[in-house]
Amino acid sequence: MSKKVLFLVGPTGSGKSKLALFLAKRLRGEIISCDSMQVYRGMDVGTAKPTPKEQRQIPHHLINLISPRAEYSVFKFRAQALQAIKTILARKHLPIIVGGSGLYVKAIVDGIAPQPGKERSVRERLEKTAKKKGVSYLYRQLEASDPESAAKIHSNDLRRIIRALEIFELSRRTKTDWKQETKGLEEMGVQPLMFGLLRKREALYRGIEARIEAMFQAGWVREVQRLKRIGFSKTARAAIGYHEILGYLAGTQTLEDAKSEIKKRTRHLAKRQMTWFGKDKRIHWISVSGENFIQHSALVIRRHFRN
RNA sequence: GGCCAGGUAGCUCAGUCGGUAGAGCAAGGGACUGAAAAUCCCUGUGUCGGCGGUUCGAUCCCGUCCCUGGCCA
Repeated sequence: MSKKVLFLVGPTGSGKSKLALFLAKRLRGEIISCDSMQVYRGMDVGTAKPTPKEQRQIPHHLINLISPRAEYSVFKFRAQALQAIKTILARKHLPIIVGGSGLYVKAIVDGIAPQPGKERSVRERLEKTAKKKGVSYLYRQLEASDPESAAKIHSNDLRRIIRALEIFELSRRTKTDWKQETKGLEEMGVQPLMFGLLRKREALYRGIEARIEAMFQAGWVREVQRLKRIGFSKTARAAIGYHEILGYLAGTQTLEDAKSEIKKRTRHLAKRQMTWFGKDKRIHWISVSGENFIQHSALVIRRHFRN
């Protein structure tokens, strides 16, 4: 019998964190955050990070790793997450991986190819070329060097085109080629048990809006003010809200506009998350409604656990 | 009360020199292997304010009424 690892996924505001805390207390678990933005120190309110009190109750991993000035990537995340899983298993505790960053979840479960990482100079050069000669010029290059990837990447998706070209240039091997070397959790003798929290669209959106209002009540603007002095890296900058609040602080946008922009982006995010997780056949879905969804979900999860 | 400008997709607005209409945003669906809370793709029938008139044909012209905003009283 292999070792088990629990996954809790779903869109923002579906109640993952609360449930995770509840389960961790009862299953001798430790929580691994699977969230691309909670890794930044100081970005607390806006990323709905577990509170210090919650962090004291149960060990939390993969949060507050780096300065918002630093860049991050899935690759780093996966390495650190695997390390955390090992540590927790060694303690005979249950790793509970909680989060809504689909790619990060996938990187843990299915692994990520050992292809070359990003190379600033290459990227910058390709970006310049795209500006000068157009995206289609790069796309044609990709069709020539890695037709298989080109077929999967849309001709307008500049980021993916550049990444695929970057991999080929750095290794002379194709992205598809690298992909074959991907190793997931199963190959490491660990069995992932995945659960997804599902809420009715309307209720989810209402909850999201309420949560954002609560974040402002909790001092989100003050947090951004503080962080402003430190600065944001390219990857940290992408977090919802920080950019908008910075705009408000600079006087280019009203607070109301910032809020509605944040709500909108969060709704979009939730939708994309549902699309991402929705196609993963391994996930057992638990519908979340009413007040005591936690007890209900915990019951469902425990039942699966025994088999 | 008078004059002017408007009333077109959930919102902001284009447009049709008369042949029943389109963008952005929203919304919905989808893709996703080192920026992923990112990036990208697909989906647009709506009494073109109401009623009359002119016309083979009106959302577009004319009349009238209603509504909104501005200016003048």
